[in-house]
Amino acid sequence: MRAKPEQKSRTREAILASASRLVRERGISGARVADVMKGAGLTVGGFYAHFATKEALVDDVLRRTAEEMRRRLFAGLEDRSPLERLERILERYLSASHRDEVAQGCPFPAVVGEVATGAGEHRATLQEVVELLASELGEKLPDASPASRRTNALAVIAIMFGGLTFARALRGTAISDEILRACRAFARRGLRDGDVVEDQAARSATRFTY
Amino acid sequence: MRAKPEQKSRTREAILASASRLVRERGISGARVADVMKGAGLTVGGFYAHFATKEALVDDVLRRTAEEMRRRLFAGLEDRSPLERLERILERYLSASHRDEVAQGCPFPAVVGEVATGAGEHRATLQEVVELLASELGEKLPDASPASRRTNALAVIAIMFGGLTFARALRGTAISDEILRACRAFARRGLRDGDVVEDQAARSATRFTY
DNA sequence: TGTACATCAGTGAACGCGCGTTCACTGATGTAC
DNA sequence: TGTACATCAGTGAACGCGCGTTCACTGATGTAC
Repeated sequence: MRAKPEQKSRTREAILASASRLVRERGISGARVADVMKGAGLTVGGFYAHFATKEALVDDVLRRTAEEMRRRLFAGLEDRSPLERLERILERYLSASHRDEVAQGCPFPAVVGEVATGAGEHRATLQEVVELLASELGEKLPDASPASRRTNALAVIAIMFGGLTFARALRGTAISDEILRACRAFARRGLRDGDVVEDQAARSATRFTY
Repeated sequence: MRAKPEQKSRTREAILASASRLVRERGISGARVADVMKGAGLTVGGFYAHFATKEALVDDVLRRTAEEMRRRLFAGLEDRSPLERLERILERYLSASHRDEVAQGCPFPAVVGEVATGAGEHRATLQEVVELLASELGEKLPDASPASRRTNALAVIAIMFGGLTFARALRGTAISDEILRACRAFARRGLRDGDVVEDQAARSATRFTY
């Protein structure tokens, strides 16, 4: 059956939506091509009419889910003060609902570890979406200088990701809620107190060792 | 060939050492049983004389590598002030050498994401080692109250893990070093400024949504 | 001390299963006349 | 307008491969007499 052009792009959308759900729920290797297609109401073989490889699909999923996250995270914060904006972002990202609604949330917890241990397949795409998030988040921060905003944005991304990933890994245990709360409080405090002071390693270019 | 008892325990050690390396380098699913045995100078079939399943091996690896990390992270800090101790720990964990020497480093970047997306296989063991790390790290913090020390310890664990995992996933790119530096500075500042103030979500039990 | 037998750590092939990808085929839609 | 042919999205079985685990076997060591 040869479908109409607009039907084909609708099918592609359905595959991407199904994959976006599964990648976030089960990780890259856990999101099987056959399951992705089943989730879109199709069978395996048809996949390759829409994507060259699973790798290409995952790159698209990463860009799309990261953009969706940015939109949700930053929605409706226009007329707030920088500090209020930051508090809302932390509350949203480090919320119990975000921990529990995995399929619609941030893709990083399911993806960053696999990129770190993998052969570098999605590194470029991950870098791309991290840069976008860092610059959009940086714009919302209260710091004076752009350099300080970028530095703080990167640190806030790290603590948000770290807190959510641990909270998800330990879901169902008491410590899971504790971690979310601790990260919210810590990040909020860190940003309230003004610009970053670079540490000794940054100042002197000393290389510390583990 | 039936080996002497002490030979058997030496073989078990070799398997664990090989697995500890591979799990940290390639993640849980990336550490194949055949490769683990090869790394110990053995062949696949012999594995089951030492471990019931791969899952049991990974649980042992988690406990062992987490303990090794605690020892390295806290070594030689006895006669330092709490603030100095914390700075050393951050410098060690969030160092370029720790990012690059994956096989001897923290197991979390390779493991926490897989536990989060998995069916809960290693959740209990992960919780166990996180609790141990949180309580040992908490003892080293400058805060006045035990509750505040625990809260800060959990947040510091999250930012260290988040920063290192991103730095590893993005290794080779400029942003990787930036992330390590940003997390060091942010965490150091957050702890210098005294006890945590619980945020509104904690005070009022309001549930924020993503 | 020497001999026969039992034990069991380790070998390597095979099993069962699941994965990403390929491929011959189908049939609805588009195009040419 | 109607008819014949071409296209190609989607099907579902098959391919090739890699994984965790099993199993018959080996041979060095331990035990019994």
